[in-house]
Amino acid sequence: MSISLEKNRSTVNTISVMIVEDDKRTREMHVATLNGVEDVDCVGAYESAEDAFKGLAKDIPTVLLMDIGLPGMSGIEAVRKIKEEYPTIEILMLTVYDDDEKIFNSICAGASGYILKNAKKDELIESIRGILHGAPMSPLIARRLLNLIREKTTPQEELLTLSPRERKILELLVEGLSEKKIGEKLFISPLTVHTHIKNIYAKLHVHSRAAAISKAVKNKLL
Amino acid sequence: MSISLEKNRSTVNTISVMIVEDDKRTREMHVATLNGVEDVDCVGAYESAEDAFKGLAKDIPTVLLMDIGLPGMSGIEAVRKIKEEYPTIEILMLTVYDDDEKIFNSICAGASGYILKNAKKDELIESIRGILHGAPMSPLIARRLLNLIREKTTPQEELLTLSPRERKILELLVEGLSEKKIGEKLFISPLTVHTHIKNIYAKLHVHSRAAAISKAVKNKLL
DNA sequence: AGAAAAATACCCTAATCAGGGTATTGTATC
DNA sequence: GATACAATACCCTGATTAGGGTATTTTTCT
Repeated sequence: MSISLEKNRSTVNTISVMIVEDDKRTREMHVATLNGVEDVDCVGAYESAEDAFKGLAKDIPTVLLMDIGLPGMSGIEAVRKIKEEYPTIEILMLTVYDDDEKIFNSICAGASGYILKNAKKDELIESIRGILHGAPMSPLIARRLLNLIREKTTPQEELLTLSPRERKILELLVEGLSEKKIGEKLFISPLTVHTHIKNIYAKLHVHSRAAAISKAVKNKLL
Repeated sequence: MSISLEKNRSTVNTISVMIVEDDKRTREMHVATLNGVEDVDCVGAYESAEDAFKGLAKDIPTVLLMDIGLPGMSGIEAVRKIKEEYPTIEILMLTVYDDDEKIFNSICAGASGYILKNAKKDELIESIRGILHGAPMSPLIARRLLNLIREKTTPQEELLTLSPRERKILELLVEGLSEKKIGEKLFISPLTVHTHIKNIYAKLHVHSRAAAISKAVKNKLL
């Protein structure tokens, strides 16, 4: 009976975890932490994304702990590839730096959660359990993510100094129209369009259509 | 002694809350809930954003509960204006619908958190306390937000058909570099760059740099 | 080893753009 | 009624781009 119970624990209710982390000490510490928990099973510990791919061919874990700053293929790149091939794996990013930009990019790449490397044992285990129950990040990180989204979607000053006509023309530039087409669309001379565009460049401090468009799209998104 | 303790509670540690919600029943229910908690003080309950602005001229609450679907000025619009004038107020959005797009837009407008209208009493109180301690949303909503970000930033099919070199060149186009500059940067002939760009246009089904850039930026942001 | 994909390089021409001007008209705002 | 700004229109020139080719080398995958 006790055997069947034991078997149950390790096959049915066990969370299998794989870790990818280049720093040996950190890696081994986490492996020890994981194996110290009854219903968690560490099925692999690798020092690079490349090695992890080999490991994934054998074992597909429930949760993958991924260092964000790996040598060779970066953790973010790795997430993208792993999620493509094994979309069901929940990926939890590990990092020493709490770099907002990296949090954001990891999430875009497909990471489900995020935890600081210096997290305590309990926090690590709780994050792993949390990710499986829809709680993908610590409250603090959630707050930072909100701020980041807000920044990324707030138009900048520069765009606000444009006159209504200039904004309209910039909008059409973004759609990919030529000066001639814009003139036709707005019933004005292409030469006038040209003048407006020159003024737009001056206000946005750019010297090419390309730069103007990417600035416009990046700064108001949506 | 007990008096000074009481005073402490209601002036130093009290969380002042204002609510803006057009549905009378819901509004009064929440007011009752709030006033049922010792260290929470409801300083105003309004049925429209316009009324709330008048209220804000008198009392500035710590936390503002804002219905997302108000008649007149929408909750999202209201958040934008309120945050502009009173940036320290923490705003918690209330809604019956769990509309991903609205969550996202509220956050962009400046909301710090989000709670469903049918939340239980305890959940409401916990969300209010949570927002003040950096926990801006329920785990479930955090998860949905992640998915939403991912969707919004996932490149489309077309961008994925580009070769690595083509992607790199597109990236430099987005930065506003000319063909010549790109050639210099990548140590290849500008003629080669030209060839790559032609291939990029073909794959993206566009016929101008402008269209390519706006497609690139819109489809992967960043 | 051989096929396929990617990256490289070049030629050509018409079209478009960038940036430097100047100038007129209407509409606010003070 | 003066000043400021937005919108309109034009001239000019050199630089850049778009789109049509062809062709070789390198990488990658089988």
